[in-house]
Amino acid sequence: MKYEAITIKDIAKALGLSTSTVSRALRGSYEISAETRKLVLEYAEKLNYRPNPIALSLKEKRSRSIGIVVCEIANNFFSQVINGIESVAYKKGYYVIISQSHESFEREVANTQYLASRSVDGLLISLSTETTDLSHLNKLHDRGLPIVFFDRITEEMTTHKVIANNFNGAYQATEHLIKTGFRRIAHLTISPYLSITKERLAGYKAALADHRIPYDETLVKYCKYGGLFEGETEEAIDSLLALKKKPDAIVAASDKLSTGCLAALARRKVRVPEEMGIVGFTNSLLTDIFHPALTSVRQPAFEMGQVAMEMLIQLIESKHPVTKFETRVLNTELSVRASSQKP
Amino acid sequence: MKYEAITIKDIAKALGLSTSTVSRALRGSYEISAETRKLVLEYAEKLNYRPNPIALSLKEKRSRSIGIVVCEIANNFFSQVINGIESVAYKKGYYVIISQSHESFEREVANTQYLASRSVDGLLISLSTETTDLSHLNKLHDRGLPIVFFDRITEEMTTHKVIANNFNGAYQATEHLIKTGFRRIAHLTISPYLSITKERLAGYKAALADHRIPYDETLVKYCKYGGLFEGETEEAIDSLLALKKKPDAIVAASDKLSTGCLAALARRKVRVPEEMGIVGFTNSLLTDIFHPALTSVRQPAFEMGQVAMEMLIQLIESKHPVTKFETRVLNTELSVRASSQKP
DNA sequence: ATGAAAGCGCTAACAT
DNA sequence: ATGTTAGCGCTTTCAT
Repeated sequence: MKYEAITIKDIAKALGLSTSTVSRALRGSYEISAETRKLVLEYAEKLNYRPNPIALSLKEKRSRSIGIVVCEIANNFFSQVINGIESVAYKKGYYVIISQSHESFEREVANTQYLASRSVDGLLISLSTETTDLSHLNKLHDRGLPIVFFDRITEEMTTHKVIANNFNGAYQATEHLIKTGFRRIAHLTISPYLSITKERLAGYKAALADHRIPYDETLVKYCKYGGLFEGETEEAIDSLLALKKKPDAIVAASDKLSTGCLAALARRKVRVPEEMGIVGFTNSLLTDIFHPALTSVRQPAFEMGQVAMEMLIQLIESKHPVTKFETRVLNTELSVRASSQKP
Repeated sequence: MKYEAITIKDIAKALGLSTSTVSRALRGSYEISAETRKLVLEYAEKLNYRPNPIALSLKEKRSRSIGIVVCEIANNFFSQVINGIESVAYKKGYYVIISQSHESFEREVANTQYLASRSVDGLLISLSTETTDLSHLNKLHDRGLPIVFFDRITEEMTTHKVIANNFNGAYQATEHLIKTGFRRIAHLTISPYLSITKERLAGYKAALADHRIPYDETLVKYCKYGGLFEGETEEAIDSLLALKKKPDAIVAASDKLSTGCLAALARRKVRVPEEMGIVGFTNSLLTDIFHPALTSVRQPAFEMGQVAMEMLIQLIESKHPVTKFETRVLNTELSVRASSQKP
């Protein structure tokens, strides 16, 4: 019942050739006679021969597969990025292995290690919120494993990176609220160590400054796990609502935080936008059917995946060691909906 | 710069031992002297030796990794299933390779083939809507690859399966609408060939029958790709609204169809639930912030993943060929919200 | 208790 | 144009 996959050896034996001849014929080497080649090819076709990628990986130390590490796939932004990555990978003949860190540093290390030991040809990674130590990635990178960062990047490593224009996204979100008439704007964001947090916070601050609204530290709330865990967002919202000088609007810095914020306010019967304006960072396709429809900064997630994958392939396939690295910044887009309309 | 990973050979050379001794010491073989073992273990530890899983896979034809094939990860239901799978896999020391068919038969075949050739020890699969021919899976199964089906299963293969109680889910959804006072209930569903479609349709019909409401074929609309492509849902909604005798409620059979339905009706200014009641099948965590809040049948997705993985491990690790197979049916849960309230 | 050698499937340097 | 051989990292007979 358990029949084995057919190998080059089987073909060689059946055809009275050596394995190397078969191997060469299969790969279309010019030093094989047309006759033999045809013979081998046809026989292989007939038996539906498939080269064993494990053997290939062992031999060549490459696998034509790449690894992805994200915190969560149950996230509009990341699943769209992954689809972008896959679309390019598929075209170029690379397979994609997806893994999740669940925002845990330990899991991130385990996953990268596993992927590397599986001989992935390269790594696409968006860091977990817990990650501050980069030695696991540095080690692999030093060993020659191509790595491209996307979204949550690090200054500490020199390689290709792709991000959204988080500064601008947050700036526009904040400025939009200001122009609509909101004055006391809070910022609900992720771990302060993440690159995206810093970039978005800077955009938020810049917009306030440009409109002469003083920056008030108490209005910035960090959810270390970006709302991944129940209660994190609720707590942040509660502490905002408990302020003597309550905010009249919130800029929420991620998918989960945006929807979590909406849900938390609904539960507390805080009317949006009458009592609290909201602009979220989200790639949900459902912003229109939220209550209220959610004004949001959309990141070009699919495109980010495509660009990241293209960059990675460039690194993988480059004949010479790449020394010039680039950080691509993709534009975000603000869509105004009901949640930010001053009544 | 590009330093190679350390191998058993390096250790052997450094310690003046043979590779076989090192191998045995590493695996704790009883025929190795305590002294040598200690020596090897300590040296390996010091150099942070990690066995090369590719070499192991080639040798042992197993990899301690399993493959998942789903149509889309950008889907609440499936990403929750995957998290369930991972939670068990992680505990048991299995790695998980996720791949997407994007509802394409061709991609499903390519993915399963790839996973098999990567020596996954088993496969967890939910079929694409296009799949009717199962020979790609049958071939692998005959070869001895353990396979467990979840959610979208097939009658044609004998192995473990896990599904939600789709019949009951649809029955409850439909009955709930009837009891609330809706009379002309449409059913918006996926490809008629999918197991889940049949099961849900049967539940819908049974509820109608039990309440003496005649079954009207024109009220059942199939979206072949389950709303994956823009326009599919819109079209279905339009054709429902164009009926001489319009429905007054809809049971939507999937995540994408439920939200797509809500969005399409909003765009057409059809008020929910006043003009159209809705019950959806969805695992979204956002049902409360939809407008209106969506009454929904929730599937135990995480649990389904756990069960599927446990079943797969049982197949993988069983010493004897497994001959008794089981289909586990997990209960669904109906949460009533605004979208199904008769005004 | 340890080592030598074969083999997993494949490629490539080196014969012929 | 084709065959022989070695080797990728590891385990596992079979010797010793």
